[in-house]
Amino acid sequence: MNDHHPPAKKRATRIQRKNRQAILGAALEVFSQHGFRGATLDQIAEVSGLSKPNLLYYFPSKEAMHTALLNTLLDTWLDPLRALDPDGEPLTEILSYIHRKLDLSRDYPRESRLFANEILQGAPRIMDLLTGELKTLVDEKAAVIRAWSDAGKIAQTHPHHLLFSIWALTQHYADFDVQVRAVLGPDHDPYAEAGDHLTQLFTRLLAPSKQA
Amino acid sequence: MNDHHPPAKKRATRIQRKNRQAILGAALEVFSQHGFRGATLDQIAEVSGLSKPNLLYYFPSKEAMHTALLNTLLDTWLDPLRALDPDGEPLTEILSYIHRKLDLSRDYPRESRLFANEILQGAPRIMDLLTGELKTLVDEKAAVIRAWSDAGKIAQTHPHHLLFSIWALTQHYADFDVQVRAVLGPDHDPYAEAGDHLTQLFTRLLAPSKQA
DNA sequence: GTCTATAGTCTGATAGAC
DNA sequence: GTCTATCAGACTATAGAC
Repeated sequence: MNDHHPPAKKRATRIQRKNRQAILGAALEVFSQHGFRGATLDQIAEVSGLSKPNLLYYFPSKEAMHTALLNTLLDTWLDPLRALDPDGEPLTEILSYIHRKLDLSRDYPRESRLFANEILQGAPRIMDLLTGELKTLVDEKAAVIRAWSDAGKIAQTHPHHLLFSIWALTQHYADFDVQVRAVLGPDHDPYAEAGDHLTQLFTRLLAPSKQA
Repeated sequence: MNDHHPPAKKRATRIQRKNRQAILGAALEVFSQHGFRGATLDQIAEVSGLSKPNLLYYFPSKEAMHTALLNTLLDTWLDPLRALDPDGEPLTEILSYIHRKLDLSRDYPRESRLFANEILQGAPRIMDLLTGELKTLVDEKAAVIRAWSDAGKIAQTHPHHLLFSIWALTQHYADFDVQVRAVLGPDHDPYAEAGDHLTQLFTRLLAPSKQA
């Protein structure tokens, strides 16, 4: 019963934490670019600077690395939407949400691409979350937005598609980064320009109509 | 010199055309879901109903299948933007463009995901097209949009980011299809709702300000 | 804890019978 | 043209020395 392989969850040494982080960082790099099936342990080993068997000392399998990444990602991914305050000023709340999402794309583009890859592949590992936790959260916030519209504080929109629009527009700058930069050319700050553009776009969309 | 393997480009029989199409269809299915590296010839063979060696009778390599798909895709992918008419009515032209793009997402979602996969992977096979043909076309159409804005026919926007927004919003419904449907639940027609939503969004964004 | 060596499987591609 | 059989290399994962 010498079950010595898996590292103890508690009381990890400094080196263990450092190696775990190195592996997860390298795995994020490779998974986000090639997807789960396209990624190889050889690549992750090379990027992390560790040997291939050593990877499998810290994680029982390739799948386990991917799961670990997805879990930590999803934890923080929905925070901006959760923070949408029903008691706040409607337009301010929505614009804040948009900019928090855009900041996530700017600061964590690989995480965004990891998520995009998972969805493109049909979301085999997170379908439950999509139809469960995510749908519940979205339905709840959509109700908040609808209430704002009905009260005449913002224009009437389809709340679900408003949220889809925010996701699409903000994540695009991370997921299609190479295309954005290729088309813009040098001497551009995509995220700064996007921030202005999206503020303008949603301000005009949501301005309540004069016939209040 | 019995170079019998590659099928002659001209005068292909009916069966040859049918098999080629079956292979490309299967390859599109697999590549669009798993990306180039994640896709396997075994999968493509199974989906197409042909044997693995038979695949390689019609195409010299896995790479050749992928290239063939990308080329036919890119040919039609930019047509809607090319059709943007500088002499048309500005808002009508832009809304038509949006709906043509949305129709492409609805009718060719796998092609959209194939393109998304290629960009996510860093566009290794189409970087030249992005910085060349695509950038040229976008710069040209951005100038048209800027001229419309300067003439007061539509509101002032950042033309490049306006186009990015259109791409992001329309392609989102193909690329993130499973997420959209998971969140909406049944009894929804995502593309019909998206059509209305995007019309509203861009109509409000582009309405020229009163202070003409 | 980390390594070398390797087991066992899957991969893209080829050879050769029919 | 299409198949079975098969190659060499890459793949995930394990064994065992240190």
